[in-house]
Amino acid sequence: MKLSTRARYGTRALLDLALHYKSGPVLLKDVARRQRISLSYLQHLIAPMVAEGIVGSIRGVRGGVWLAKPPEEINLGYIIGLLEGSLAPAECVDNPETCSRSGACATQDVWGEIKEAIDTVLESMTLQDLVERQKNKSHEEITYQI
Amino acid sequence: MKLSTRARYGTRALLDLALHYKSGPVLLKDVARRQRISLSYLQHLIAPMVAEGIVGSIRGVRGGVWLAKPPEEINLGYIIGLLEGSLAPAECVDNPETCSRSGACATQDVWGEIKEAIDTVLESMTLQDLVERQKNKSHEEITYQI
DNA sequence: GATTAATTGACTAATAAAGTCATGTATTAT
DNA sequence: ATAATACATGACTTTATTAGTCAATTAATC
Ligand code: FES
Ligand code: FES
Repeated sequence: MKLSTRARYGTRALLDLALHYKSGPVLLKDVARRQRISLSYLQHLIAPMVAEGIVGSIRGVRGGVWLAKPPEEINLGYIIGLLEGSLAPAECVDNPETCSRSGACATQDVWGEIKEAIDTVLESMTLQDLVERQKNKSHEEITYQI
Repeated sequence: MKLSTRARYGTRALLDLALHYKSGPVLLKDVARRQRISLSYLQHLIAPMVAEGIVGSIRGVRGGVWLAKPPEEINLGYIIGLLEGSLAPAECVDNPETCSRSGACATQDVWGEIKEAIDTVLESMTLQDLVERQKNKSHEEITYQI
């Protein structure tokens, strides 16, 4: 029951962009380096975001990518939805017909509740919240080094 | 981010046993038929439960398996833990050292919160709760057929 | 001792995820 | 123009994990 690396990397990449919000285009190569993701893989992760319009991009010299929406307007549920699809722990939560005993299956309810619980967490948090947490962390890290 | 069939089948199998609690040994073959799981697969799922002592078993004629603890004392978190291990959506939640940027990674916190949310749902529910839900469902199903 | 049913181990198949590589297209600078 | 840069796209390979099967074994009953 692990999140795909796709979702984890993608989220980290977006957080990286959020940390550079309104600073002009950043190179995907730099995001890849900072987040320790291979560039070619990252290119595939970022593509759907660009298509969706939450990431802007421009090619060529002085090109790059950037967050196209305010971080406080992007909630994590939406991001994970794009990167990974539904977080239902069983297919039958979203498509009851895929489970033979659906309709008289008590466990289905439980899987549904889990999905709801996950969604609640993710929908209550925006990229901006992550940015703030990240800034605190980085600060702590520096302070501790004294 | 799907639960393994191992965990889903295993939970259903235990619910089946819970529905037959205190009715003597039931044949694994019958559980398999009712729950539409292949017998050979189910045998592998039930083994760790027997080892753990929450399922009793006896071989040979008139043998079978049964729930060895009261359903209200078995919570789902425990079951899923046995069948699938931790429900942390990222390895670094349980083992921070597996993620290179751990310690200064804001997303790790989010994955942690998701784990907590899932565990809360599962730990608040026992097999007995499932039994009651299941009985309601079956009843509804019959009623609706009138 | 014949039959039944759980136990165990080894093995195969199927699926999906992760990652790479090569090619194409748009943009800018000279 | 054209060379250089950087995103875009598609095809492909590798890897890992899960799911599932089969066969042999052990224990209990009749
Ligand atoms: S209906 Fe899908 S697990 Fe029961
Ligand atoms: S530390 Fe594991 S996702 Fe960041």
